[in-house]
Amino acid sequence: MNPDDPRAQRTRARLHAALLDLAAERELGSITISEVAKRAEVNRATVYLHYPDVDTLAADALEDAVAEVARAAALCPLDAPRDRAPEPLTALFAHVSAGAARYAWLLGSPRCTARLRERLTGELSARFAGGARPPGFDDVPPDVHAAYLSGALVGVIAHWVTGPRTTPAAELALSFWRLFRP
Amino acid sequence: MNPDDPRAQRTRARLHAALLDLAAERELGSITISEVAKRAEVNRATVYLHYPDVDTLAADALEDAVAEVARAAALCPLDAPRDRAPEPLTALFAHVSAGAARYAWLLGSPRCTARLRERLTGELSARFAGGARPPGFDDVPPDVHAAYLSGALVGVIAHWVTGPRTTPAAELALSFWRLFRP
DNA sequence: TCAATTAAGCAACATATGTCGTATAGTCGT
DNA sequence: ACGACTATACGACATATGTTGCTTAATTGA
Repeated sequence: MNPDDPRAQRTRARLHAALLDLAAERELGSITISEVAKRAEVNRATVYLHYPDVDTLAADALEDAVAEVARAAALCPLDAPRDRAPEPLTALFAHVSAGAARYAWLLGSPRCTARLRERLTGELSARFAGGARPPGFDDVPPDVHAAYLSGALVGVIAHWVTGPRTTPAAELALSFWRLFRP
Repeated sequence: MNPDDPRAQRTRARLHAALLDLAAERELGSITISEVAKRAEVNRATVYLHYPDVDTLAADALEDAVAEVARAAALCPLDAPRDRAPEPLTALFAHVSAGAARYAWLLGSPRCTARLRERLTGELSARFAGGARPPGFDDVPPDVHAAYLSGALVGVIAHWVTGPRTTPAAELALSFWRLFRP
């Protein structure tokens, strides 16, 4: 299967649209491959040529959202003062907060959060390997550091979106930043 | 369904044993409810009286392992020196490392890691609310702090067990501790 | 000990899953 | 424009899922 084939790209695009469409209506766990295939007007067997299961499809459909989070995280200046969260981080939490209605289920789905965490770890690893690291941790391997922070970020977001969500996004961003910058 | 009924307890115990048995042979994702039911010598329909899906069953079957991790994490003295990880933390990573063959798949399964993270967050929240908190973060809500650290721990462990696992457990524990105690 | 309660067994169902082989039709290089 | 290639459609299959109604048997309380 050549993923660059225009036919394959079209099919994937239709599957993404169908899944996001369905996810906006019901919870992710109840969405079946058959349904997605039907709504996308794609043969069910064809779906398996692209994705092994719904969650992988969902993760791919959300690639944009995931990339957005990863990008925002990677953009944060590491030397911002402790009592003032950098703008990209605040924007990230605001983004999640605002888009919660649309894809809060992303963070509620274990598989999607796992995927997000992996993405973040990769992104931060690359950034850390490039030399841009929080100071004072030169005695820790970059990938462990990246895994640590990715886990922490995803953990805080997941805890927040699955909870009552009383804390305002900006406040949560500040708390996270304070934990990040002791 | 009364979970305290001795018949129910027996059934659950058999399901747990069967699942752990199967998980030791193959990866979790490929294990079906039908199989578990057959090996446990329990009617398939009965399984649904106890668990909605395999992952929930797995999470319950692993309650002991999860509790062990949560307990170890909660036991760590928070004032240990930065260049020497506390014994419970080292033991925890060694435990995971040693038991990897048996239930490394726990950390490879998104749903199980999510469950583990939730457990840890709860455990740490309770502990932090009780006053025992890492110093210097009084301006951060305890539950956010707990979510942050739980995510970080699970993130590092998941990154480690799903990777080549070259770093020795003790070294990883030290790295984690250094990140924890700046 | 006996009767009420209820977990588990059992059979059957509609639907979903994953995987075939084959046919159709869209894509690309010449 | 034509032929090789291949993604998709289609139908069919064995199996898995989730649920239901009914029966059997274990537990509990009087």
